[in-house]
Amino acid sequence: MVASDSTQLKKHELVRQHLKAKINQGLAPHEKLPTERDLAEQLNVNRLTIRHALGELEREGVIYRVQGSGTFVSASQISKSFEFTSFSEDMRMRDMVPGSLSAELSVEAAGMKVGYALNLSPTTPVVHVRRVRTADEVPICVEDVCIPHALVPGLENGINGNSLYEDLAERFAITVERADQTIQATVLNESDAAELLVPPFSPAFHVQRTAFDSRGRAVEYAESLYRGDRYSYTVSITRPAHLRET
Amino acid sequence: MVASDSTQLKKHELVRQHLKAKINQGLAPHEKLPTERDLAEQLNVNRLTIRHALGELEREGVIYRVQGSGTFVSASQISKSFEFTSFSEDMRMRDMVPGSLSAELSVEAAGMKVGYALNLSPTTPVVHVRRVRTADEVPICVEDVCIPHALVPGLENGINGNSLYEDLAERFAITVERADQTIQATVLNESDAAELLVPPFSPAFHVQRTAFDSRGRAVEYAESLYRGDRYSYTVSITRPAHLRET
DNA sequence: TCAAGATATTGGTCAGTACCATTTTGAATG
DNA sequence: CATTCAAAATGGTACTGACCAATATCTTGA
Repeated sequence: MVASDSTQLKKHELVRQHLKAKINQGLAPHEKLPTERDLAEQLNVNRLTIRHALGELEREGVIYRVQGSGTFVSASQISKSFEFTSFSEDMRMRDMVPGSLSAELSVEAAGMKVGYALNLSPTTPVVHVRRVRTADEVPICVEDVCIPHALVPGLENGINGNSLYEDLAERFAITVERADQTIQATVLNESDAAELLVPPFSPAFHVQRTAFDSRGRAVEYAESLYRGDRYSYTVSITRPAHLRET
Repeated sequence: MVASDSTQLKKHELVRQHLKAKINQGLAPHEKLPTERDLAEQLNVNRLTIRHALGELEREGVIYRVQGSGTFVSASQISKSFEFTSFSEDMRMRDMVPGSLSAELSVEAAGMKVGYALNLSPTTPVVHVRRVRTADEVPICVEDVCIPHALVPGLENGINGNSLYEDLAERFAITVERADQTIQATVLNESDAAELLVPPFSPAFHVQRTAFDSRGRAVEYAESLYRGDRYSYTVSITRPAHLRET
């Protein structure tokens, strides 16, 4: 086989998409998929490649496998994962239009809290972005984001679109890959409530996030307050293997 | 090598535990692990087995990999994953002693909401368990759990220990594997606040969970109210590959 | 007819090998 | 000395083949 064939994508990715489309179109929950060996023959790839693709789908919660029996379509497909998205992406997935009411940009010293989170000295300059985020024009959260100034020189002069992460990727080649996130339940004080157009002491999520790029560098510390009446947090979670015995 | 050697566990599981122990003991964040080829030689297993183990650790957030560069220990080990634990396991991980103040057990019709969540007819009987859960004797949440009666006959006569999941596993051979969970911010009404020993209108998490066993059957629907002042939710999340381009 | 055991099916594990893509390193070059 | 480019190192993908473990199915015998 020639080296430069038409496949630009990985085979296991093609297989995964093929199967996912097949499932979303015509397969009922608990319906059985072809065996791994059959799939390998049908699609002209190795069985390990099939297994790779099936493994991904299993992690996404799309299928489940029973040894000796077969591979089946999962019952619930509500929310497929533990994945991490920016506000804009999150809202688009919910079929709403993301936006920002205002954006305050400044360069300031990191200070203790942000410095600790980003592993910087407290005097290191960071770009501070404060925004009220909206979905379909309705205020959803107030967001304070801090990014080391050295990583994003010039960002303080203006951000392009709505999505800060797209800006980071396109202008500064920073790829956010992982984040540690802590969520607390709280109630809003007067000023935050006013910005979100709800009564004081309304329930809210307080979210603290430290995001890391593909090299493991801490690139962003963000604190957000989400309106409890307009925002809920849905995840699909798996149980760690070591707790499943007996 | 003889077939029935001492290895009762899978090799990739042994490798995973070996590496995890090594990391937890002596390796600093961002420190480099040996190359996959070196590990394969050192541990006398195939590189594929090493990759399997490293893949698990990557999903757990313990390590990250950079093509062409190497494999490294993750920076933050706060909470290693999007993993899913019972209340008891959750509290034990936080080094607190889980308990229950009271337990009300009953068998009743599922009703609309629970029936929908568990994919049952509204008249199907379910076992209903209501408990106030404590950590170090402090009330943390009120929990309402519903399980199809057919799956757990006799459970209504009493649960054994504190952990319902351990009961399910030991007495009924039900292995909970996945769950869909929705979290909302709210404030407590008078009666819930009284049970949790906090003032009315205190902030709280409202958590709805539908859990599935290894066959994909919905086996549990739970609604819980967590005290916002004593409980925070920390996760390590990853960014989906298809959003990382550019 | 039903139960027990043998057989086939199916996913799970693992060794071996080859080559590709990205990153790092270092030598060659201006 | 800085830049550029080639080579090495390293993780990523893929194929082959074999055997194991759990499950399903068929066969056999009571």
